[in-house]
Amino acid sequence: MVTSEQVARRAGVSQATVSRVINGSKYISAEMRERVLAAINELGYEPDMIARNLVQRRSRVIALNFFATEDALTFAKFGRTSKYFYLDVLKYIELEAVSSGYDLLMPFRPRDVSPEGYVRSLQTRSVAGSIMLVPSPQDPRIQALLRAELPSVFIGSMIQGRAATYVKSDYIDGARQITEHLLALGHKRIAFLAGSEASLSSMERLLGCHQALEQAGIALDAHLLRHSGWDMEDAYKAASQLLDERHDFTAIIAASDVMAIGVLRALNEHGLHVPDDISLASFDGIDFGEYIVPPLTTMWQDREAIGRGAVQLLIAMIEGAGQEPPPPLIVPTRLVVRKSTKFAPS
Amino acid sequence: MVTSEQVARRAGVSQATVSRVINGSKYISAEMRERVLAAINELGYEPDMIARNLVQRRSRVIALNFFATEDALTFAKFGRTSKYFYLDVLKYIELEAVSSGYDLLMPFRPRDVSPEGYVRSLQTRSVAGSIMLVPSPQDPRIQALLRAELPSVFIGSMIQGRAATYVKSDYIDGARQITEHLLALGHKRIAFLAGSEASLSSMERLLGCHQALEQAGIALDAHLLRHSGWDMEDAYKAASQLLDERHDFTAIIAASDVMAIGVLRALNEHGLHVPDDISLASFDGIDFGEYIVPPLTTMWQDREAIGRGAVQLLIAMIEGAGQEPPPPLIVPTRLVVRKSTKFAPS
DNA sequence: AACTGTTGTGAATACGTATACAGAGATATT
DNA sequence: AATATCTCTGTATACGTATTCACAACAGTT
Repeated sequence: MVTSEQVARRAGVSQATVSRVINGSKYISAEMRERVLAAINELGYEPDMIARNLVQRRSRVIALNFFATEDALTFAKFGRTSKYFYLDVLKYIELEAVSSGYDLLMPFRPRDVSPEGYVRSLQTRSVAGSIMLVPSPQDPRIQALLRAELPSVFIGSMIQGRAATYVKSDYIDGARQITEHLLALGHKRIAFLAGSEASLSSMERLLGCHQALEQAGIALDAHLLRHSGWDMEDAYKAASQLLDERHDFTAIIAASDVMAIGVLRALNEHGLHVPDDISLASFDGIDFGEYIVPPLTTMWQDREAIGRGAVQLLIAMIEGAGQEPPPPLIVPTRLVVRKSTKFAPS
Repeated sequence: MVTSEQVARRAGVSQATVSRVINGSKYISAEMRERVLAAINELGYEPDMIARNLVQRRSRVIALNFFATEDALTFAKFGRTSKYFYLDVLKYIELEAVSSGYDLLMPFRPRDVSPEGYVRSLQTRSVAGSIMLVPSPQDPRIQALLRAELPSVFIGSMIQGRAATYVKSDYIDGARQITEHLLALGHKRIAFLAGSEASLSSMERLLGCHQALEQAGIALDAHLLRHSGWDMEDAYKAASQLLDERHDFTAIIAASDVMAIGVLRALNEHGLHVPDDISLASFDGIDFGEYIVPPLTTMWQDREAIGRGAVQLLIAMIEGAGQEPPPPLIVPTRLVVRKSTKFAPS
């Protein structure tokens, strides 16, 4: 590997001068700059990031973690659940990070590490900041991260700190929109298949649904509200059970498109046809939803705004160190009406 | 951040001794080791990776790149195409890397970088090796990578070098299996919807299909062979066109499950029912295939073997530097029969 | 002519670690 | 008893960069 020392010798200057040219110091004569740049080109020099990080004690590296479960792995924890959604978010995180000159790191974390150890492992890698996907606010590692004031952006969880903020979709408004859509189609008895009870996105979706119903003067029948896991399989089972017990409802809202696929299967097995017999709506807007039969009416989440927004907020914190963290970014959602919802049968 | 120097002072030893304890040197007395470990614990010391990388000129970091198109981004280039498949591979890459003590890095690559510049950007980050997903063998950056002899594993492309090997599914055998499955069900006129012509996996699948037909004494009707993009949309269009022209075939093989979804839609629109009117089989084994109606018969690829295998081969090369690279890993595939294939109508 | 301020450069140092080298003490070998 | 070998530890150095410090040259001001 060619070093700045070698460039300096070639150009007949000192190593410090090379460094200054690289970093665009203004106290440098045009002639020197020429000589050094020529030598850099001839030798194909590129500054060593590791040495630079060591001396500067900072880097342009963003750590990335998926935090839904106790193991802090990124890809590993994408079950069937929401991988189809979060993969798109990751795509825009990468695009934005890379175009801003940052590397993305998925750091090794030794087993049985303490919360402090987790944070130290980030610090010893000189990461500039971290992006966490749907962490639990109670996670002790998150608490340690906040204490250490390592710049962080949380996606899908409402966590804030002195160097931390968050990004999420406006689930409440989205759920309100989709419920209003069904109400406008004349549906009065609407079932709701929510995700796991502990989850923020599930609860907010439920809340928005409640609000819309209330405004329409309709009470949500507690027996039409079911919770299940985020899986197709879980949703399939929960929907089957609901249908075994009763089917006096004309529409059902599933908390995600993936769950809607399980619901669809359960409806099929019960001889119910979507949308003629029953309307089905869900959340996320994954691309399969457009292609299955019938194409799903869904509340579309703006992955690009979420992913790019997270990176932009993080970089703002990194580069404006010490200042107030930016306010959370709440991304609007959009109702996409396809073929799975229809006027209520009279 | 606490340094080895501070640990040394606390334990009343030299910094070198601390370093030796950390790295498990054998020339160290039990008593010293005790003292140092105690101090490490009290102070919560963790060695600085950046400094360590600098002095050792190597790291435990694996670079990860998705190389299907000219831009070398990882997530960014997952179109609708095969993201559902490669995401699973990434999951196992991460699991294996992390449990082996390696970080995963998606490095920033400046625009308009030369092939050599690309390799240098990896070197200046002290990456120990790289894993490339479906790169093109002609890509000049791949050639530069091979020349630099940075340990590399290629997934889905047959590229080898003095420090490079590859991992892929046995597409040929898989295609043979699935074709034989259809032949055994009595199908004689089988259409084949291949992926893009330039792609290795598409060509191998086609080859295996050919071989099985030949063995059965059946020639593949050139008009029943179509190429399309890997997308649902592309496959939908290609299948629609094929069906507009003729439908004297009783089975169709799509080059991926994602494409099969598009084909399914085209068949539906032509009033053809799967599997009663026509059998449909495909490749990959993505999880949606199990849930759609009808569940897809598919050639399942072993993502775990591919992902973990790639990391293991890479680490073997990294740690056995200078030796011969390990031979390529060809992962067997498995036929999963579900509901989309059935006896040919007589 | 003496001072100040500005601009440009090189020498020296620091970042935190691993390791080569040297030396001391203990043990084994002759 | 002398020497060679082994075990342990500390001192010093190197990795490649950014940056501080010192100093020189020069311009502008009194």
